[in-house]
Amino acid sequence: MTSERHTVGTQLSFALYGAANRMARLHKPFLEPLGLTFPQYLAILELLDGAPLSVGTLGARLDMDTGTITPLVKRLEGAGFVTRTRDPADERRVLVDLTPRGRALEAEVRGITDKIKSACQLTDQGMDDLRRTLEALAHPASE
Amino acid sequence: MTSERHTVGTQLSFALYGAANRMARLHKPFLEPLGLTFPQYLAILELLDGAPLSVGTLGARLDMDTGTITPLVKRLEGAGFVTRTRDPADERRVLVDLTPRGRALEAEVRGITDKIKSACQLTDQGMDDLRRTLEALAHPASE
DNA sequence: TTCGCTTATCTAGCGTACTAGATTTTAGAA
DNA sequence: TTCTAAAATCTAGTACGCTAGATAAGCGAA
Repeated sequence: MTSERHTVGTQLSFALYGAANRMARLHKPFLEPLGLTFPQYLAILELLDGAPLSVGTLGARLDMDTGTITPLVKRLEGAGFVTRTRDPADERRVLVDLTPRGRALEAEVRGITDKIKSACQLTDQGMDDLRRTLEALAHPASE
Repeated sequence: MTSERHTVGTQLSFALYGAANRMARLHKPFLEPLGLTFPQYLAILELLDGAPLSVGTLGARLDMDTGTITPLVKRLEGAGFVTRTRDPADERRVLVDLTPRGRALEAEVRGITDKIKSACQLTDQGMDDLRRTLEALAHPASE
């Protein structure tokens, strides 16, 4: 009945835009009780995997620009999850480290993955295939 | 060498977040000369497929909330691409229609799809499969 | 008709994302 | 050493994306 529609709905970029937004919304009910937003949750995950990290390194890992990561880290500091310290070896750098309060999030934060996985009803294999496809997508050939 | 990293990089949600951001960045050089942002480009595409639409209908098609779509449409109006008119049949509604200046974007806007397609180096088949996978993803079962 | 409920849109406020420009530290050259 | 350029971070401004609350028009029932 909507046979004449052939524009936005057929665009890969629109599907991607929608799926990413839906995924963030799916996380919200689990993250809100912890006092985290979705991008903040990604930052905490990255820090759990090896803090301290410089602001620049953290941003690069998450593919976030300096104008995004700086205020995000400051909010995490304000919430008491991380500390920000000038690197004594290079005073240009700011090292971000987890506080005990930040580390205490680990169990709950890691548990969220499983809850999302079941909500998506994807097999481990399907999820992994999709992840790999997305990682390759829209990446300039040089990288 | 980074064999111990196993957190953010392995998350489907992170891959999705990154791919959507990269896709929007990929569009930017084509959209900037037209004076459009990526979400505005999606709105124009939807309107080209059948204007006028009410603010609510347009938002629903794009899966954008009222707090997002209202200011977006007002900016499109300010740029002279659309008009906003109260629906005489129901004064609660605001109908969004393309101006001649808005319709004049059609050729260039539709051409962007092909440019993105070649930048992504995906076959039509691969693109379509991915699109279908994403459309199903993170959609509650009821829909 | 009028009360009250629903629907459609708008507004305000917070947290991303992005760009561009400013600041501070480091490092190299004259 | 001092001048200069590069690197790391910060700040300001615009545009989403979300929530919550406000406004206004339609609509059914007493």
